[in-house]
Amino acid sequence: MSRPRDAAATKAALLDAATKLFGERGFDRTTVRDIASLAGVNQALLFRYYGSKDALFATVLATQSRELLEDSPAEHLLRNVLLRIMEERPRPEDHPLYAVLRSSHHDSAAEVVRRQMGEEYARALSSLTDAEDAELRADLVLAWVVGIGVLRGVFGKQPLADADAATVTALVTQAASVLLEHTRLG
Amino acid sequence: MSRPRDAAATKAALLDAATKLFGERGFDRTTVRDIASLAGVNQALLFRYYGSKDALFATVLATQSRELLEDSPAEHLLRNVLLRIMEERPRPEDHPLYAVLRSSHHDSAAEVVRRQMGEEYARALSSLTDAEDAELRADLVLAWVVGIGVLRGVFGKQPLADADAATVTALVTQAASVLLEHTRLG
DNA sequence: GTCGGATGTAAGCGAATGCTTACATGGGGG
DNA sequence: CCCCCATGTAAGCATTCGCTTACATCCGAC
Repeated sequence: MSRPRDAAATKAALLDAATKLFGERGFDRTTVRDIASLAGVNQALLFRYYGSKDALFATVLATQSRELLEDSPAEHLLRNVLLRIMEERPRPEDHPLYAVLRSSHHDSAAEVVRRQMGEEYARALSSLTDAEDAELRADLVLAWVVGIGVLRGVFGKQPLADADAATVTALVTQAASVLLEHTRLG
Repeated sequence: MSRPRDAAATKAALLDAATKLFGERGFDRTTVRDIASLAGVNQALLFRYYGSKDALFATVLATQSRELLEDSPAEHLLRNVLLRIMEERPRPEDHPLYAVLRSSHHDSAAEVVRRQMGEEYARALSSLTDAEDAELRADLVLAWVVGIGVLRGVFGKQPLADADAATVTALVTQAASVLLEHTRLG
């Protein structure tokens, strides 16, 4: 049976709704009333449980950031992230990249979380090469993933938006391997 | 001497201010009061000369889009765009990419202009390879440029944000050439 | 010189937003 | 049983936003 008075469930519903809406519309164009409405609760509870819209946004990013990278060893991170971005056809906006990209946001804890998320990706990727500028190369590969996400999700650029996931993944990993592979003479 | 009553100069000042602020903050976080204030004119003139904030934004994008691609033949387009993004250290936000990237959303004519801008880049790039999926490859290269711009300008991701322009350009063009070069057996 | 339209200004309207407050209610422990 | 506090609600406050309106002022045509 449903439990109408359940703080934990209400908090979770707010977080889920916020995750979805921030991802779809970005920070500015998502209102606390929208979030509360989608969660089916009163908007005052958002402030009771999360303090502010900014703090809720930071929580969304922190939660998703923590869930990342757990499944993918570094060797397959690029491939897996690309496949996820390309394949989740109906709802690619669930990917945390979207919430971040759609919210150019300066102040608040979100800035820290956002940067930290990039750091985690880049650190994992940089382990794949022993070049001197490994971190710069990792940043460039991360930039590629981000750019593909933007062109697909934000611009809707064709033919990329509807391209076959395997084809795109193959092309990108092939080109990126120029930057990330270990020196063959090692 | 200055001409205090000069409609053309006022219009231009508003466009300049809007270009700068939209590029720095994006559409949502730029207010018409900010634009008018930076231009040194009354905000009512913004509506007299451009009709609405949306229309002004569309004008900004259309103006910058028209100025693009005029200097660069296709062979050097990637290189030149990369250098421009990487080198304009103090004010990279002048690049029209930034105004678009920071304003991911919204209907109106801006959507059309934004997509058209991507089309022009992609068409130029796709001429560089004779592969079957030339357009997809061009999209991927365009995505890379966009992603680098995002990581630099929006995220401020290090070490990319302060990396040497020539180094970045060399790495990217080298890897991208895997996608864009003509088949060697032709 | 003066009249009229082009240019610029001050003030504010209605709506939306983030957030707060005062109050209702229900369910578990004594 | 009943009381108390966690949970949920309704209403509104203060601010900001895009945009409008009513008015002042300057300059060129005649």
